[in-house]
Amino acid sequence: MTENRVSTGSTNGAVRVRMAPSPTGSPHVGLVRTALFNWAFARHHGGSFVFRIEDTDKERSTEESLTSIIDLMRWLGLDWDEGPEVGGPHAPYRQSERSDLYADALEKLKGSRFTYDCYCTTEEAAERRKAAGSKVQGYDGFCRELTTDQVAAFVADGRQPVVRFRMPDGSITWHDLVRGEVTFETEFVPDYALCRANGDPLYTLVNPVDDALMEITHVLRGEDLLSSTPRQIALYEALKEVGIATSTPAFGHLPYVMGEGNKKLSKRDPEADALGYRSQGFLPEGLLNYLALLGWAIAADRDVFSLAEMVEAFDIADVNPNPARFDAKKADAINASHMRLLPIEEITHRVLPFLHADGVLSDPITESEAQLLELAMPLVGERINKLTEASQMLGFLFADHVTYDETDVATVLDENGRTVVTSAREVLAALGTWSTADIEAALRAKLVDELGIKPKNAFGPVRVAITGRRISPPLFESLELLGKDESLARLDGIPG
RNA sequence: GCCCCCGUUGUGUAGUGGCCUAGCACGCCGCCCUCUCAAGGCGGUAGCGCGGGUUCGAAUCCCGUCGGGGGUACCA
Repeated sequence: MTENRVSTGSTNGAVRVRMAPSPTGSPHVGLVRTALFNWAFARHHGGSFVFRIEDTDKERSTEESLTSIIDLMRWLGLDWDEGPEVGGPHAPYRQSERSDLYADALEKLKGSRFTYDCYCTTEEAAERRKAAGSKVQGYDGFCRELTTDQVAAFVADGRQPVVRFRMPDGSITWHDLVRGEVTFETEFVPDYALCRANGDPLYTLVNPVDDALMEITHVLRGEDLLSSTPRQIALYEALKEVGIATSTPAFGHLPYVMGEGNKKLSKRDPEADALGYRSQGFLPEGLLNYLALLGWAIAADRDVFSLAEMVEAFDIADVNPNPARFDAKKADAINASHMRLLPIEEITHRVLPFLHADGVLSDPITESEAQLLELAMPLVGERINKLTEASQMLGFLFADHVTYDETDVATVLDENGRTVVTSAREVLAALGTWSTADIEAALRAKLVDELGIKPKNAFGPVRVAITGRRISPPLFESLELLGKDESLARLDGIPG
């Protein structure tokens, strides 16, 4: 038995990695994580990040999906050096536009000793597999050594062959960038089809051919492709001989992102939809930071970092091979940390689209709204963990009418609460200067000191009357921003 | 069935033979601060799947075992 100890990955020359999504459906967080690690690897090594579209499946691929993936990547800030919208020396970057390249590769391979024509139908092959028992997996090599007579008979029968790759004997070992040495005995890696009987190339051919043509040096992908690696490595030997590849890339198989239980995060899981994070009000840097934590750590005692810091520190060899469970709470917490890292002007800037979408602000924003927003944001900046939370916090300041939370009104504005509001109204109406400090002093003197009400019970009813909710920005500041007239009007107009 | 991968508190990780009576973060629980909610501060909870070795010494090395996952297509 021979051993093919393949030395993969070019040791000199620039690093070239790629992401190769299939534009089917809404992008998955797993795609984002894979993209991130590839991107970070490329940037760390000063290499190139290639974006290729694997849209050979015409049935399932959609333009809409592709657009959403591109938008997502732009939002995340993961830029690519070659690919859609930017072009590059290996264009086109859509597999659907590269058919002639695959036809050429197939033709060259057909003429080599690495493949053979296989006339078996899928059913015949499956039947023999079943009859042979459990030891045999995949295709059994039936057509490996067909005589000319047998071939003639199949052809006379009207059969169209598929081109099948002939796996070499022995074993294939490679150094996986995240898992270390991995070995497969090729007796367990069956010969496989490179194209359909109608000539359409399959993923098995197209993916390695594109990687070869695009001179990809490191293939970092999901661990679901681990077991197809030996046959790709074998294919590379053939591609080199027929002049399509110059070297075999290095491989690294990233762990899965898991959902509840021990299952891969499926498309049905709400956490799986990458686009959801944007609409939920996540910061791209927060999402990326969290995703990076799934299998990688920047340091033993730190888990909040910037993309730039990740690029600086990223080493694929440090990636942990075991599958990671997605934890929405931790994702929220990491995002929240990034929110607090942003200056208030930046949070304001990012929150704007959400305030427009929720109808809190006019679009475009008016002069007076802008002024009020600038004064109000410092009150809410530290209180929100996602961009979407700003609307609820700020809504009462910009609206003509308060939107009351029914539950809060019912529990806080009871008889006692109404009495408190009336007292508050009195003392505020008499106030000379309308400032946070004066408002607080007046309210405390009357409600807490004079009437002996606990601060919590004194200010709660006023808060609900003013903001409509029990949860709001600080009360006294809010009153100042709202203005005396509007504040008094709200204290007068409590519901019920 | 067969092949391959994986196995540190509830979750993500640090740990590559002694610095580990296992560190950090999230979560959870409690306390402090406090006009609500956050934030912040302090404290607590809980882990090396199991069994054998090797060694003066093992989460770290070896063997076995169990558990989980993936693959086993003219899908990608």
